[in-house]
Amino acid sequence: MRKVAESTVRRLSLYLRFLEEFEGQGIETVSSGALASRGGTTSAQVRKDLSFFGSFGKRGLGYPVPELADRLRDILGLKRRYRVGMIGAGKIGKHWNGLTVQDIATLEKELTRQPLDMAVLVVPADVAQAVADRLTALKVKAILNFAPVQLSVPPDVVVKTVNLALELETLSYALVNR
Amino acid sequence: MRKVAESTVRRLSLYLRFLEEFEGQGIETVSSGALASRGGTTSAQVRKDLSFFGSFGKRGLGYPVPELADRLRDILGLKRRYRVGMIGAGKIGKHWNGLTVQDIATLEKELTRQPLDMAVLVVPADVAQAVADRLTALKVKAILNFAPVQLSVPPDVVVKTVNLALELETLSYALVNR
DNA sequence: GTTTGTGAAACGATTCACAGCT
DNA sequence: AGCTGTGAATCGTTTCACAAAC
Repeated sequence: MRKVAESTVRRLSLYLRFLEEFEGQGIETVSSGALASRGGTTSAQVRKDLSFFGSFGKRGLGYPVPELADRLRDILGLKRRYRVGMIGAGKIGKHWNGLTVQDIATLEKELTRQPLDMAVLVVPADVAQAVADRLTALKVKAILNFAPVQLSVPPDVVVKTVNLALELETLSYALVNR
Repeated sequence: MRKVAESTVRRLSLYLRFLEEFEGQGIETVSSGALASRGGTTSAQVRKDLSFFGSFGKRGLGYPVPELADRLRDILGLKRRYRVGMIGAGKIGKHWNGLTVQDIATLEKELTRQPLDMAVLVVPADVAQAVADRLTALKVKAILNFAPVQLSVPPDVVVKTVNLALELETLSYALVNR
């Protein structure tokens, strides 16, 4: 498949959210314009985004809501289940949603028993790389990183960093620059 | 000032982080190349980013670390202090960093007594818009929104939305598309 | 010799505009 | 008549490349 821009993938995820809402309301078809207004973009953008993956709509009519939602789930890889673990949040022993927070010392034991596909990393910056190394050694293939550092990982591992300080600083910039 | 791209502002924030590290190590000058390698970008990108705001470097030498850091703090609006509140996280009455979590019912009372410049919104999606309305009525000028909804706010208020489900879905996409 | 600052070139993403279906 | 799908045009961002400064 031709390379699809990250911004396109992010919008697909938004479209899916809206389609699921429409699905819940029993709406059967939706136009690119309706999807666009819901997501703060344009109808041309919606059509272009979808056209990267095929043509799902009917001219004169729009897109069939359940089918398009299903295709988007497929494209985004949401048909399969992921084993996701969160590392670094909570106090050891605390219970949460039927899960118990384990000591990081048991990481290798736990992940060997029950491997993870993805990890959400919420550890302090100074240990983030070390923990990431342990995770990738344990075959974790995706990391959502909240530590304010650039992680270096093997090429087959995908990392997305969310840096809260940075987000606040862009707000600060926006405030001082009208 | 000419319009500066959001991506540029985000990188400035990263550069500042690195400069502060260099500052701590007593390093006095840094080249665009050194800043670039630290932040996963290119030297030309660093120079272009900085050139939007002036020329801070010395040819043949690089950039003076403390001066550039100071200028970046200035550009990003970090010389002033912001009153920042977090709405929706924690259990009422809990103490955290010397603060006590208050009932949302007291929002108007608290923010009238002690106004906020920014709010971090961590409330469920279905009440996010209503809380945002209350915040903007209370003169909050920037919102970092973690609810998976597009907030609509007055034109003088700046909103940045961080959508964790969406970030996980882009990881999912990356995993299934090698 | 090294490194900045910056126009120009290349690249990438968005918007336009319209032919083609329904 | 309405709306999609898509090349072409536009717009914005990144990279190149080099003259100027040290």
